[in-house]
Amino acid sequence: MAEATATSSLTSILEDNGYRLTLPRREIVSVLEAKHEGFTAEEIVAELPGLGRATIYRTIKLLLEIGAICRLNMLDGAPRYSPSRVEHHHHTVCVQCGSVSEFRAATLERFLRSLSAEIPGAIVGHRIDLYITCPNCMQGEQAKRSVHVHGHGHSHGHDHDDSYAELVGS
Amino acid sequence: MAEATATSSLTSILEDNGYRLTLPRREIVSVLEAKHEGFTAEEIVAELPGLGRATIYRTIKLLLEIGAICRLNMLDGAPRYSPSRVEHHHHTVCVQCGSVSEFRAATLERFLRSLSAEIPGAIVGHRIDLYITCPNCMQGEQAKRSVHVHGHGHSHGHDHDDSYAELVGS
DNA sequence: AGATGAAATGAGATAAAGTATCATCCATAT
DNA sequence: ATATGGATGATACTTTATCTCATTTCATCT
Repeated sequence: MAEATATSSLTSILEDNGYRLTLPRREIVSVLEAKHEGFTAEEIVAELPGLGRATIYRTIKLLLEIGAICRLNMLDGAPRYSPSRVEHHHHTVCVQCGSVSEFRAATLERFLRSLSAEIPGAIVGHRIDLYITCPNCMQGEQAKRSVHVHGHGHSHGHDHDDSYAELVGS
Repeated sequence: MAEATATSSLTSILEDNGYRLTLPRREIVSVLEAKHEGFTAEEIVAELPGLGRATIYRTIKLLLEIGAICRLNMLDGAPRYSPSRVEHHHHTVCVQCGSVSEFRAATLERFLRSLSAEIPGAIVGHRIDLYITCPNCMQGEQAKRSVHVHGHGHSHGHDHDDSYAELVGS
């Protein structure tokens, strides 16, 4: 609600959660909000040389905990973060360029909840990531005259280009 | 009985992929297969003090690449691995005890594929993880008569109890 | 406005997870 | 039985992140 405030949404989220609005936090948040694409922690460290890395990691952790950003587990294990604009959502991650988008699918949610019956225990959360080749990168592929791969859902063979795609079959 | 082969399935997978069946690999694989629950790399390092850590990490990577095991991205970022018994599957991870199970849901798969229309680009893979409280831990909870849940009091001191549950809201 | 004190910060040590190097070893094909 | 290229292990290194604690800063209370 009320996203028309003069201050950024992330800062107001911090405020709303009772955290102090310090200068370092303002700086971090303002950098994060410029990056609608996702970022690594070290990227932020590099862009804000005036701040201690501990502060940056602490702030990222804080934002994660209050749900203001999401952690993305890339297929090779490299962690990235991305601000959440949509309340509850999932991600598409391009396996070529790494760009991240959010999506929602209400029916999918409903579907997931209906799984409860089949799953032992109580479902307390879920995560869905779709790994895609984004439209941009698809063009690139075609340009490369590729007669290449991904015909099937999960190819186990190793075709030896060490793109993310190798590791997709979870 | 179902597993009547003399050699384990993981060793034969290695063989099938043209990798040499060395003693270290046999040892690693035999430890992994005893752990149907998931494991960390360092756990294996600790259990096989005779082997170099590089060998263990290399073997885990190998098994990942040929799809014989899966990497699980825990909510706090700690990576775990788990042998894949079911061809294609997803995971439930208990946020209390960390135990991992596999599940399949054909209808869910179908559903996911139907998302293609709404997603820009080509879907090349997906990952679904359900975070649960397993039946075991639910008993424990009841024993503790826990009134504590998603109220999220967010105590501001750094008393960070680092249970997975804190981070669940993806 | 000024004092106050808990919350937040920063520097650097430490930890955890994993990779690189390279001399040596050994599994496999012949 | 031997050759040979893949595999190993010791160690150093990298990356990602956390801990410690003395100092500073912000929000609040006069």
